[in-house]
Amino acid sequence: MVDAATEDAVDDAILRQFVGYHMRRAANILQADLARTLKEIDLRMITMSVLVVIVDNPGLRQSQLADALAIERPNLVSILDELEERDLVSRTRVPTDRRAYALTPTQAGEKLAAKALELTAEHEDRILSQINLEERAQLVALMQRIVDGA
Amino acid sequence: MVDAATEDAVDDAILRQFVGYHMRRAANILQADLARTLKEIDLRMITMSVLVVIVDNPGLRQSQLADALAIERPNLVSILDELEERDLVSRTRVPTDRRAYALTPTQAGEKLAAKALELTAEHEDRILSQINLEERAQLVALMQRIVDGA
DNA sequence: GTGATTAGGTATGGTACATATCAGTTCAGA
DNA sequence: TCTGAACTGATATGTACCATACCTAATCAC
Repeated sequence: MVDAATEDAVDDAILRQFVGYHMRRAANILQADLARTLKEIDLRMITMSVLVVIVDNPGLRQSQLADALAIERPNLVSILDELEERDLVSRTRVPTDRRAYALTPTQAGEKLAAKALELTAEHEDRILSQINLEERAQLVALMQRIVDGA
Repeated sequence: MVDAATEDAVDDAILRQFVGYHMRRAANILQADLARTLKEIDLRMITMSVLVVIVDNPGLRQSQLADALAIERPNLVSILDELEERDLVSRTRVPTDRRAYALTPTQAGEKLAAKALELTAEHEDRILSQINLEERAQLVALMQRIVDGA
């Protein structure tokens, strides 16, 4: 009998037949590097996403934001609390619907969002340096098909 | 001023420029479907991975397994406890090193691992039905390059 | 033989994410 | 117009996952 501990190298070959296994590993690498990159401006990935979408969609409501980013509403609250506390975003009552808040970025928020996009672009250029633009487009197109199929 | 809440559709267009955003969404979809699939045989993704690697590398030690799957040793303990409790895997002392355990699958473990691989393959065929084999190979090759570059 | 290292395990904490529920507000239909 | 359903944001809570620090027993290096 083959004894892995002594005769063979232990490996994950059996799992490498699956696309999902490779995708999870690649996604983990991207995520770890982006998290490290955004630490420089004291943002987490999720707070960065929220800030950037608010800057790109000023005046949107929390529920719209939650839908756009597929975040549960309760989890959005503390994220916005933090962004508001840091004067990057403001919650202002919507006159026509007193239940809702309109989310708008402050000037500091717009500035930090621009910096965050810049850092994220640099991060991707770094991590994806071995993959040219055409290949990146292929990659995105294939993943988009997975998302669309679901 | 454009008001997103009333005039425009709120979207995540600003984030779609990034490969990582698409990858994370695609990976989440794969993960959710696989988790649902494996529930049928009462395995989580991580326990399935551990079981399958043990079947493919009988006799390996816990630290080798942890290295192969990039799992921290403490987190492996409860996973193996569960697999042992369910009589899918056995921990047996290594005679030449009484600190170590050799991990071997039971017959039931081998059988369940085969079933798990079958279910996982079905899951991928389902989720990736819009992507042919050549494209899947491209996808894997590109993600492999990301992993190798890190 | 003594100190450093290793294997497995324990305890603990942080992060992310989901559900159930609530108060206040708005809306639709009787 | 009134009443019940639905919606908005918030709160409380639970779970899954992953990482660090530390412990013991055993082994290894010198």
